[in-house]
Parts: sequence; C-alpha cells; structure tokens
Amino acid sequence: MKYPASVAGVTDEQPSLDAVELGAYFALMEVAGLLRHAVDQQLLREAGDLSYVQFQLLTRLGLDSSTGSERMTDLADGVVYSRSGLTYQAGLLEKADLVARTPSANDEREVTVGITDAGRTLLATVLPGHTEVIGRHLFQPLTAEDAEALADLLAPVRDHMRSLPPRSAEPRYRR
Amino acid sequence: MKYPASVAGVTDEQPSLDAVELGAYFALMEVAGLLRHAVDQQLLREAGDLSYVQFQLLTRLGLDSSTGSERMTDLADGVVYSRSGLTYQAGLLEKADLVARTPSANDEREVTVGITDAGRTLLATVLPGHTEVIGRHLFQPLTAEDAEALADLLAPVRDHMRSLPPRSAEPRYRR
DNA sequence: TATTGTTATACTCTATAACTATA
DNA sequence: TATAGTTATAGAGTATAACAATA
Repeated sequence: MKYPASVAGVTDEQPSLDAVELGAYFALMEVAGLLRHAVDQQLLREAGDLSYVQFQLLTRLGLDSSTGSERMTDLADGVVYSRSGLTYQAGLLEKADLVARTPSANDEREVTVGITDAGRTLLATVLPGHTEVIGRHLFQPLTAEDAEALADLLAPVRDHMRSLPPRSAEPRYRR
Repeated sequence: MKYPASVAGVTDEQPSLDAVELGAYFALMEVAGLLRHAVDQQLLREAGDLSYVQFQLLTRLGLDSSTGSERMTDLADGVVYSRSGLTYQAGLLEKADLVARTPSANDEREVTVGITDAGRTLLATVLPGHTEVIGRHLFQPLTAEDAEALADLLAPVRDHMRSLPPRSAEPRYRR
C-alpha cells in the first residue's frame, strides 16, 4: 500500500505526515479494528456476553492496577470516554458481580471501582483463549524481537496519549 | 506496566503470549482506542457528521484502492464486519453523494461501491486536519525511524490478518 | 444449492444535558 | 463555583434472520 508523499494540499513546506507515517497509521487502525473484532467474537463465545469494553475494564482493574481499583473518571478517560457510558458499563459489571463500587474515603464525591474475586476468576478463565486469539492473529507473523520492538515503540506513544488532556477535562457546562 | 510472565494458567510449557507480547497488545489497543476517539472528535468538528467508520470507508476507496471502488463484501470484511452494517453505512454515504453503488458487470449479484468526486473532495478537505491530529497524538513521541519501524512491523501483521478467513466466510444459515 | 446484497427488527452502546451531592 | 457521578433521553450503530436475485 503506497500513499502519495504529499496528500491533500499538505505540501512539504509544512511538514506533516509523510507517506510512511500515513501508512503506519492506517495499518495500526486496521490491525486494531480487525483484532478487536476477532477478540470480540472470542469473548462472546467463551465469556458469555462479555463485551470488549467490559473486558478492557476488567483487565485495567485486574492487570494494570496494582490495587485492583480505580476512580470512575480515570476509567472513563482511559477506556470508555464518557462518564455516563462508564456508569452504564460499571452498572452492568456490578450487576454481574464482577466489580464493586464504593464511595471514596477522602473525597466523598469520588467513586472507586474495584474488581471482585469473581471478576478475577472470570479474567483468569477468559485469558487463555484470549491470548490464543491474539497470538494467532497479531503475533504469528512477528518474531519475539519484533514483539519487543512493537512494545517499545507503543509504550511511549501510550504514555504520551495518556498525558494529553483527557475527555473529562472538557468543560461540561457552557453558558 | 508489567504483566506476569505466566498469566491465568498459561504455563511456559505451552508457549503462549509472554509478558512482552501482552504489553504490546494492550498498548496497541489502548493507543488505537484513544486515537480513534481523538480522530472521531476532529471529524465531527471539521467534516460535518462524518463518523470514523465512514471516513475509513472513504479512505479505503480513495487512497487504498487504485480504482476507487470495491465490492460490498470486501468492504464489509475490512471495515464494517457485517454486511447489513455496510449496507447501512453505504446508504448514508450514498445519500450524501460521497459514494455510488452500481451492480457489477460480470456477476450481477455483486455491487461495486465507488468514491465520487465529491467524496474525493471531502477527503482532501478533511485530511490536513486529520493528519495534524495523528501527528500530534501518535507520532509526536516517535522519530522518523520509529515511524518507519512501526510501519514495517504492522504491514505484515495487517497482511496476515487480511489473509485469515473473513467474517463473510462464516456460514449464514445453520440448519 | 450457494452467494451477494438488502431489509426488518431488536438491541447495545454512547453522548448530551440536567440533576444531586460534595469540595 | 467547580468537580464527581448518576439519570433521562434520544440517537447512532450493529447484528441476526429472513428475503430476493443471481450463479
């Protein structure tokens, strides 16, 4: 797949994305999209109506977080993007007893979401099949060195994107 | 972010995803998710109600395809995943005169979707702002060499995933 | 009989704005 | 007055199954 070096009026004087970057970006999004679909199907089959977003929330709490819990707003910024959307998803997960919501001790406005034992159990049940799908779809054409290179390239990008103003920073009332 | 070398019963005897691969995968999905949200917002602001899926369809036709057209099923497999979903999106794009659908000449069951001049114009209008967002979110922490390395890593993955049995290969009627 | 695309329908998800409670 | 979270509501998007047309 080749893209013109200069696309849509973006000339070389104003150095923007060149063809290589555009190709990397499109490949990234296509891979992520196809991968998400493949994983979605696996979760549907093997985890009984666990959507990908819900799985992301569980992994975020169960694998990324050392305490197994996070604030609602932080979860919304990282995974779901809108507070109301997270309230909805957290409600579903809580109804399934996979997470629990408790008011924060210091600041009573905050709500802390924590993964339950049942949530960790489900995560452990799902992960083998999950990693099988990831291995088959994503890592099959890559060597171990490639995988490490990919991780090293994406880690700073993720950190950078996390540092950008999150959605929750946007003004909520315009008067 | 570190993950245990052996997760959820996946032992080392049955070599599955190791910690590095798991980290690369989670980073990939998080980056793609955050990026998609950022781009979605830009498209909403600058392209007047063009969703990301619709933008993907236009770029696929306008930049990826040499002829500017593709079969419905191929577009569905690559971007939208379900035929009916693509019919819906293609209907919206056609109503906006950004694509045109014509029955295929050889096989009259097939429908060919082609980007229109208006579609190409819109694409050209949107791309500068689009690339600006991509540059700021995705490529800012990367060097030019990093971008090339990323492209080189993801290209074979994309090709591999495209070669896997697509959604349209699944049986449609089970009796 | 298999394949392509559309349609009808139902459902999931997401977002905006209004609302409550706390800081 | 600002922030955290919830709720009501509405809209966009998606999927499944049934359908028509063509191979």
